[in-house]
Amino acid sequence: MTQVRMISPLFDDLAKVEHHHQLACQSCALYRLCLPLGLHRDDLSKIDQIIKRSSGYKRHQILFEPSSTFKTLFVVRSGSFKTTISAADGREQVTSFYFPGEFIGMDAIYQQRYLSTACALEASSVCELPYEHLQGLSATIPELQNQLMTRLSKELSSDKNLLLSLGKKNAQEKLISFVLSLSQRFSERGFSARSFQLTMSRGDIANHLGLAIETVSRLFSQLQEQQLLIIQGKELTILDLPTLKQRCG
Amino acid sequence: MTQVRMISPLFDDLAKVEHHHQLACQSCALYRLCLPLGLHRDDLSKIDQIIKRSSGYKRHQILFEPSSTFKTLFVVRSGSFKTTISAADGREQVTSFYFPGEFIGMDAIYQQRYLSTACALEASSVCELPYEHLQGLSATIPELQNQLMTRLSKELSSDKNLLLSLGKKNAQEKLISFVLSLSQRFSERGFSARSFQLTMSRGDIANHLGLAIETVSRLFSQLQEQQLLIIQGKELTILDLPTLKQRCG
DNA sequence: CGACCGATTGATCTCAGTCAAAGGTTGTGG
DNA sequence: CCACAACCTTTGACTGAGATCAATCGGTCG
Repeated sequence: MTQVRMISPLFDDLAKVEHHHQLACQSCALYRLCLPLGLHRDDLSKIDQIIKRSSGYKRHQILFEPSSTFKTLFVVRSGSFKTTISAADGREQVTSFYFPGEFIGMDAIYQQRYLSTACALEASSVCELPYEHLQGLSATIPELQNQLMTRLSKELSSDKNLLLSLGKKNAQEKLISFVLSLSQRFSERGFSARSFQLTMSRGDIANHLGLAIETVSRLFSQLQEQQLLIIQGKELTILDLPTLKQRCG
Repeated sequence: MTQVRMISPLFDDLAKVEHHHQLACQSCALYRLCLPLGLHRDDLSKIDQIIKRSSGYKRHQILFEPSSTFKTLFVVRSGSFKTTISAADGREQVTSFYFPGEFIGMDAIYQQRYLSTACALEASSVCELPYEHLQGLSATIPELQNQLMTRLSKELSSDKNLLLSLGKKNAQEKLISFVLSLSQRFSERGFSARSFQLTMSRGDIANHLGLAIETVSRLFSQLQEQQLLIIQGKELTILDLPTLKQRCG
């Protein structure tokens, strides 16, 4: 068993450029998915100037937590993250997963402090968008302001869909909805919609969906028996998309 | 039983001005809670010009639904609303309740179409904010843009908290969290934090919290037996705030 | 190699859902 | 103004989906 290296970091190609900290947005592989979309060339260079390309984060490393002071929004550059919020007694809810091109920390704008914890699921990197500068810039770049509102609104939409899952779906429907939403996001990023790596643990998935780990595990096995998908460790392959779509509630 | 009129519309005083459709924001009773907060006087008058004060909505009347075309955001002027989203098979999730000064429809900005249905819980009225105009104005009024982002972010925050409730709390904790969050919102609006009317039905509450109606009903009875609150029809009075806070998870 | 952590599978238990019936409230039309 | 109908809420009895407890397996790393 020497060909073990099956769990490669997500978006490996992108990870490779992470050392070029000053890589301009225009040359970034994420260009089409990221903030700059639709911005004019000279506006883009203004943004380029305020963006800080951060060094990498290791698996399980914290990006921010409620005690951190809010100064920036983050865009995932490579890898993936989860955010969690905590109840008073320490129980945690995984509220979202974030992939390249997605914004983290937007719920901190109100009250100017993070209310969640963001944690890397694998070796990852981000761009930092200092919020004050962003505010300043968007006063003169309407399209930037537009982008920000759209991002916020998009996250709102996906949270509402998750509310529907948590509130009204049974365990199988929850898991299938989750798998299909991952599939779509990978596909939007130019990766296979049919076969991909789950960068999060079964525990993260279970928590996110309001289920027990054991339930998630059993459901995956069950869906595999029914020839709807193949799950081997972290590698997931969708076999029967139509049936899955019809069972996601 | 002639003194039956106990369920007065929420924010009755505000409802009375609803006929003055052209009432300027500056004179509006909601001034301190609403969009204009922090805006300069002359900016405010610009906004005044694009706002349309709508006529009233009756109980159960639809404000918008997914088939409506997205043109405006709404601010509740008087009364209250709920929004719901639907699964493919018709199951519905009540995603939020909205009270005076709160924005409805922000999840529609992304994709420029409503994905939820908004429905009046009682006789209510709204102000309409044409989104295109709002975008135009906020290019020249940074503080307006700021307000919009903050509103979006605030809704995001409260959705994340609801995710925590739905995902990790038991039935009693869900209901108590809900009651306390209502209490706080009423208090922010200058009403009693201790005693208020539930404008939504038991069914709406149950649906919102991912519970059965019967469970909500039983829990209210149980909390009443334990002298933590009094619930008579739609009227709720909090008796023991500290204990409730400590049991909300 | 052995230890540890994560995932799987099985057995049992429990919280909240469902079903059922009765009691209240609201609204309508005569 | 009253009577009836429709709907909402409450309460009780039973059930079941998924949690919890427990044991095993497997991969990874020192």
